[in-house]
Amino acid sequence: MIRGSFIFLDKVGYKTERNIWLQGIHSWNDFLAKTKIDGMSLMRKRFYDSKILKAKKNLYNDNSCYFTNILPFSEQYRLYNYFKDQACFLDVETTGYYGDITMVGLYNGYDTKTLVRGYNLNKDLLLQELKKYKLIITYNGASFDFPVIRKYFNIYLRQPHVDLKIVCQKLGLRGGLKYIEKALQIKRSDDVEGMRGEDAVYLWWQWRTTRNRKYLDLLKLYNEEDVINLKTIADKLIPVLWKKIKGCVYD
DNA sequence: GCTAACCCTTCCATAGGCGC
DNA sequence: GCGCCTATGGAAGGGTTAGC
Repeated sequence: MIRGSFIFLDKVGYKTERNIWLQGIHSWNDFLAKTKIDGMSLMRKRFYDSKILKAKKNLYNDNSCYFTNILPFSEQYRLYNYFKDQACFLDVETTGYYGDITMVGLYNGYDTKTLVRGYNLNKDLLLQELKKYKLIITYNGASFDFPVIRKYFNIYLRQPHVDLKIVCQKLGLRGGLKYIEKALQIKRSDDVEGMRGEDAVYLWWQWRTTRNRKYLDLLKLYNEEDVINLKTIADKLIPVLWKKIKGCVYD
């Protein structure tokens, strides 16, 4: 996926990338093996060769951060296949819109980890956890989770970030996370079925005022299912989107 | 080598969507 | 309700190609 991408090159947009694919060039190695590419001067080709070699080197060194700034934000999903085993699915719960963070859920594809305010949620631990990963995946995280983390903890993440809302929108799936889950027939457990973000706020206040553990456990379950479902969505939709983008070559 | 035409990217402004 | 993103459309500018 990433090794068949050229959109990170200067002055290369969707049309130029498509033009490259149309010439039978589907990987960085294909590009480097060609001496001439239609629509591209030799000087430019040589310039792009050096950029591709640099990208190859960084990819093989697992330096995902190299791609954070050179790949357009909406195209960072192209890193998913390569870094999926080193990716973290993240979801933040708060006391309301841009309120205080109450919970941060993390999922690495095997285990979930929940950081809870008043227990184990602090800047150092969150940073320590996030540093383990090469790629962060959220739903609408670009507009919510990341700004909230920045505001609350002053943490600026360097890893590339895949916002699944953008992946969904590119596939014509518009709506919130719960709508997407329904569309993909992803089931939730009975205890949290039908719950929405506002309910998470309610559960937190119930827990704070009553100290009844069942409210906190339910909120944790809701958050865990959020992050686990992010992986299911990513696994289902990202290959479909890539196929769709590449498919345009054969239109 | 120069020039014009074409193509494509970038930039800007605006509107709308989504998280809790 | 806030913050950030995408989508869209138009204008401007740069790169490439083709013709002379």
